[in-house]
Parts: sequence; structure tokens; C-alpha cells
Amino acid sequence: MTPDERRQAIVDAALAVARTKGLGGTTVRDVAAAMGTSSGLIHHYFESMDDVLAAAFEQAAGGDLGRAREAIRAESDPVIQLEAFIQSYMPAQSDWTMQLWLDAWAEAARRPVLQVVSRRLNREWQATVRDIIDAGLRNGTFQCDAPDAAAWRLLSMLDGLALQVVAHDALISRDQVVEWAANAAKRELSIA
Amino acid sequence: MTPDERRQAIVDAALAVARTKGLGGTTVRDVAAAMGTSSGLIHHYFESMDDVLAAAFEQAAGGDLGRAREAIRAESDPVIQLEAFIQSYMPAQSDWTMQLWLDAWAEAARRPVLQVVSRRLNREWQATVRDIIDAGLRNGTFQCDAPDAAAWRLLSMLDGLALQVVAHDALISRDQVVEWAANAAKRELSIA
DNA sequence: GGGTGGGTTGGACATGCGTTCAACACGAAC
DNA sequence: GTTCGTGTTGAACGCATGTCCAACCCACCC
Repeated sequence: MTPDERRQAIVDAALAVARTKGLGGTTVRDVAAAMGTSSGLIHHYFESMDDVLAAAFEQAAGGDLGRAREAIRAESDPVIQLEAFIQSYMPAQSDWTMQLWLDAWAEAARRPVLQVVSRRLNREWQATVRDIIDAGLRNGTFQCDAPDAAAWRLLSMLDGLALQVVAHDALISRDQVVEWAANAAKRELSIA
Repeated sequence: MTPDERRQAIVDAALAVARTKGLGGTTVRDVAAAMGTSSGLIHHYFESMDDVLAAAFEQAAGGDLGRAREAIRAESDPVIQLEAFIQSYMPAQSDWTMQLWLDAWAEAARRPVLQVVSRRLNREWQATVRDIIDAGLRNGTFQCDAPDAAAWRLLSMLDGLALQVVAHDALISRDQVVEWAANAAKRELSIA
């Protein structure tokens, strides 16, 4: 294994563990066991466990962002793009990514490395929404006074709703979230 | 000290610690030190540390809820009530309560006792918003197809925005959150 | 074929955690 | 004045954590 492959294997293993135990509950020994190697190896490639966790979170959350952008780029109509975005923000089988976000938000105040990553990714998500809104404005299909604020509002509502689904299992359902968010987006951007 | 006073003192001490170290980072020894007593005493009044944390979170978050309800009850016009609610959801000096919520949401998946408390409180917040909306509907000042969904949307947006303020310091400001949320509420409920 | 050096091991180390428990303090009851 | 019981102590236990490091393995080079 090349150094890069090994680093990647560590990150993958860390994600596999974090999927069931959460970011904060992922330990060096867990990761080593998941890889079938020794614990010392991890510190040969990463300076600290925090770095491993930050890299793992970045890969998982960054991957979601990339897939969402692709889904958006595949469409040309801003209205459909918005729908695709909302759908991809709440995919059926990726509750565990959202749990990673919950962990990251909570830990951000105490783990600077994680805060940097999570802040940057959140900014990029907002920029992605903003791009859709801008396209719709140029297009004439959207109406909106403050696109930046609208993007934050939309993203925050999705975060808040997704949070309820993941943290408070069964209080509200995933389908409701998608429907409610779509309605809110239509009202927010004056879509017919 | 009566047993009740002692329990209260423990909860207070736990909150004082959680304020700086987070819910998950609050330990038995921290709480004992903050009270100036021994660590064994805590287990004489609480079955486990999880129970202490749940009680602490409940007191802090429940207190916020109570104050918000009072602020709402002090007004009669639903429009003003809504403003009071948004203001009280984002008070200037209580960032640390929001941080407790972040901790609670993240920990809910792993600490059942905490999940029960946080789920119940979230439901009560939503019911509080819903009550305002219902009042506005009876009043004729609000228009809204699905009050329940609207309440969840409003609450979730506030959660999502507040989250950004607390977790990603300086990405967006508290004043923006209040303004943006007020605008969204007006649009959501068709307020003139 | 011997030597070199980086990948890899697995245990040691210090620290911290929640929980338990024998011992102690001390006011109330008899 | 003795007994009792509850509040309280502080050390101990078992376990887990991140980090470190001496030793080992083995492919590669002279």
C-alpha cells in the first residue's frame, strides 16, 4: 500500500466506525480493528486522532456536497434544480451522515480542526443554494429580494428539519421534511 | 440541606460545568469540585451521570421554554407574540443554552434518557409556536394552510440559523437571524 | 548477502472516566 | 449516654482513552 492508499484506508475505516458509534465515539483502537491493523499505525499517518476524525467528516460530508452539486448540474431548470437539491439533502439511507453533522456542530466549539471543516462545508452548501437562486433570478422564474438570506433560510430550515428526523426518530418523517421544504422554497422564491 | 436542595445544587453545579465544557464533557468529578463536595455524593442522589446530565439539560432548556411562554403570554396580539417568540429564542447572552441543545441533539442517539427529554422539549416548543399560529388564524391576521407544518418550519429554521451562529461563530450574526426569521414568518403566515 | 530504512506491531504509559463501597460524622430518638 | 441512620467522604476498581516507543519485519539497494 502506498502512503496515500493507507491514509485513505484509515479514513474509510474511521468512517465505517463513526457510522455506528458516532464521531466522538470513534477511537483509535476501533479504527485499527476495522482495518485489521495495529493502533500505532494510525499515528504514523496522522498526527492526532482529531485529525483523523476531521478527515473522515470532511470526506463523508464533502462527498454528499459533491453528489448534490452533480445532481443539480444534471438539471437546467432552476425549479427542478431546487427540487433535486432538497431531495439530495435528505437521502433515504444517509441518516448517519446527518448524525455526523450533529456531532460536528456540537464538537465544533471544542475541536478547532473540526470547526474549520464544518464551517467551510456549511458555507459551500449555502453557496450552492445561492447559485440555484441566482440562476432562477436571471431566468425570471424566481422572485427574491435578498438571495443570500433566502439561501441561508432554506438551508437552515432543512438542517433544522433533518435534525428532528435524525435526533428525535419518528417525531416527524423524512417525507414530510421533503414536502414541507419544497413548499417553503416555493413561497420563499415566489414560484408559481 | 434537604434532599431536594441537594439535588438542585447538583443540577446547578452540573450546569455551571456544562456551560464551559459541554454536556458530554461534564464529569462527576467536575460537578463535585464545582459544588465543593465529594464525587460519591452525586451517586447518592442520582442513579447515574446520564440522569444528572438529563436533569441539567431539562432545567436549562425547560427554563428557556418557560420564559418564552411567559413573554408570549404577556402579549395579546399574535403578531407581537410571534416577534416576542423569535426574540426570546435567540437571546443575547444565552449562546451556551444553544450549545447545550447542540450537545443534546448529538448525544440523543447515544443517551436514551437525554433523547426523551430533548424530544419532549422540542415537541413543546413546536406546540408553543403552533398556539401562536392558531391564535392568529382565529384572529384573522394569519393565513396558513397547514399550521402544524408551518410551526415545524419556523422552529426548524430558527434552530438551523441559531446553530450557525453558535457552531460557526461569525459566519452569520445574531441580528441577521432575528431579522431573517421575522421576514420568513411574515411570508409563511401571509402577514401584511 | 549483508545492511539500511521505512512500514508496522503491540504493549506500556499516564490520564481520565463512571461507579462502588467501607468508613466516618453527627444530629435525632430513646 | 448510647444507639441508630442518613448524609458524606475519599479512595479504590475496572475499564477506556490518546499517545508514545522499542522492537520487529521485509523489500530494496550497495
